[in-house]
Amino acid sequence: MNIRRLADHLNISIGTVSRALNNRPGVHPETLEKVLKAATELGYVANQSGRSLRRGATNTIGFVIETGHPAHQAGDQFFYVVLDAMNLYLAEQRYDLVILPCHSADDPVEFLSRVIARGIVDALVMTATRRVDHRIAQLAKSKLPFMTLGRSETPGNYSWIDLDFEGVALRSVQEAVKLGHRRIAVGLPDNDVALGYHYKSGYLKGLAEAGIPMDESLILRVPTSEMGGFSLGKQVAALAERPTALLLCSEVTAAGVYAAFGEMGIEAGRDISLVAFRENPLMRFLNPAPACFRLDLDALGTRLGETVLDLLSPDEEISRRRGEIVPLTFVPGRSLQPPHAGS
Amino acid sequence: MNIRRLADHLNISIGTVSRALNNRPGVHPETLEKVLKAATELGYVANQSGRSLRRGATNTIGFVIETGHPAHQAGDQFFYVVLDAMNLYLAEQRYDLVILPCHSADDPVEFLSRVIARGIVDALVMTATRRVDHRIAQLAKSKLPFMTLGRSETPGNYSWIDLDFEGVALRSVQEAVKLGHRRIAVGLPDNDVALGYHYKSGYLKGLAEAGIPMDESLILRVPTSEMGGFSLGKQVAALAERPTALLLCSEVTAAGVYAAFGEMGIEAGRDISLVAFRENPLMRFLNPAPACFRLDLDALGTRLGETVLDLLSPDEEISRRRGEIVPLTFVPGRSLQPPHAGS
DNA sequence: GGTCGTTTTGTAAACGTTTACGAAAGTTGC
DNA sequence: GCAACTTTCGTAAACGTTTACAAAACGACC
Repeated sequence: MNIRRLADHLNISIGTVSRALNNRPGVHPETLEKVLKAATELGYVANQSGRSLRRGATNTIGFVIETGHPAHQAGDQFFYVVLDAMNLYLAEQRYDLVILPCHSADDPVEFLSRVIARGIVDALVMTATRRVDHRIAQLAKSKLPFMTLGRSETPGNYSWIDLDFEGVALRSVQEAVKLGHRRIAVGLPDNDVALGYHYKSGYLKGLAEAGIPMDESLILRVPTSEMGGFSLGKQVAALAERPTALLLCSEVTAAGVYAAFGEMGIEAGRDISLVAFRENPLMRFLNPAPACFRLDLDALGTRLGETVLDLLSPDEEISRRRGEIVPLTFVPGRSLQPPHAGS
Repeated sequence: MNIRRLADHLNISIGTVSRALNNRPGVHPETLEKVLKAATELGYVANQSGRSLRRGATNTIGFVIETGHPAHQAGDQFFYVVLDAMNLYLAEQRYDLVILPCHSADDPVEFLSRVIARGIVDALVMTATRRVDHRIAQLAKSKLPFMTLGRSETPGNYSWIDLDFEGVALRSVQEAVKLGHRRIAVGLPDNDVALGYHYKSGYLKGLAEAGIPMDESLILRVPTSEMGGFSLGKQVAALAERPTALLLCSEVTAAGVYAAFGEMGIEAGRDISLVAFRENPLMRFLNPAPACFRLDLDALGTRLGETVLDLLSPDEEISRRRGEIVPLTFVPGRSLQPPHAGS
């Protein structure tokens, strides 16, 4: 079923049918209705290839994930919820969302070259940005509009949205200091993911505020995974002069830290205080409940949709590239308590 | 950069350029090389819309997920690993993989109508199949080849791959019985997901084998989530005549069960034995380690890729629809022990 | 060198849309 | 009833490919 068959069936020219289907002005209300009715009756939907070939646009937004190097958020439903909200918004604006998985054996830059050249999307959302990100450099050279979820220091004409890692770290330090902690350790990712830098910066700012000198031995780097968290827990407990608090920049490591603590008979809060990153459903099952930060995933998803479509606006003012930092709210938990005699 | 520009640049006709790029026979080796060289130099990649319009095929496989009702496996890296392996295989066969998220507010059947009619993929992989699945009925009416990850009772001309839920349940019962358990509870999903039926069937088979009469009160239905598992744990502990073992058809509920047990001072293995479903990295952090089943996610992903491409083969024998059940291997764990005095 | 067969290349149509343009039909005002 | 608009519609070109077909180039053979 193509547009010609539909037109013949109606004894109407193919041009008017197209106009009717696309809400173009200047088509008689009566014929408009006839066309729309016939289209749904015959189950006609415009062929995407034909349409995008002519239009030069696909009405599709691509969301790039790397299945080989899962983003730090992948541990739970993060993406499911965010993608759902984003998809919802895009659908309202008559855009489609597709997720483009770049597999582990593929070069991300080459992968993007293909995506760009083949023209399967009108704009891209990139995730798991690095501080120095070749993919961004690559996209910046192309004409394809894109945005990132996560900042990067690689320059380029793009919008971005990022969580307020710096603010979270700062607040974490402040909360710990408020309770009397002075010896505060931090677990950072061991790769170039941008969030690590921002988290560290907030951490340092917090220390400075409180007049606490930085101790390099309290800054630990581990993979962002349960295993990494496990290792982190062990390392922290083994430190010569054990810290009284530990801050985490990722929630997936929290489970590992708890497991390590459990093995060693260390109780979070009582022996070492803990502040995790993002609140998630799994945390309901960690005991004692970790102090953490709440993020509105729905709002984030919608915002991603809005931002990426803004890129495509013909209005210069709207399509101007911009950055946005999403705040998180502190959620107290029993894992954060005053440093006791125990430590 | 389109094929015409490339052809002009080479002073060659557009036809030969196309033939060269597509490895069609009858192009002089020398010009073949020239074309390929110029293509990479100028960064030419065929426009997907033009190509699929002409060819009637897109060389793309769609993987459908429902972000609103996440599949039971979504709790961990299941999809990441499976998709990665599948994508890798497809890439080797020069196919692209895109993930098509159907959002919560959308009707899955309408969603599929659009996907089908717009012709953006050559074949589909469906997930989270229901026992009675309207989507399958919908696809069966269309000409679009598809397969499912998970069986369904809805008929249609499609291939499927499913985990051996029945075998896992049977084996779980057998292992429990071997240790002396007679009062064995089971936690099933509370919706129409097909796996629930197969798991239950294996469970019943196991009971029959051991000559244990079925007790309806031991068959519990909860949502497939951490919360569901939590509720399950509470329910099981509160049963009048408490079971000595509990079997789970999903790993995400396991965490919840452990949490519930923890709150009540019940220790898995000592007080109530537990057999979880699929082994996953998170289980490393449950204590005592749950007995569970190992699945080769990589192999599964590759198999998905092979199966979906087989659908497209011109060879009748290869493209014949088929079903396949993937076995899992038992992994002992301290959560499964003989029923003690404690119970 | 002409004929024939083979290899290589060029030409043009086709895929399904959208849209610029002009033609037709309808409306208004005199 | 005709001119001057306005509204509505039909025609055809264009988007970037692939491919059937015909044309050209090439080699071999007599």
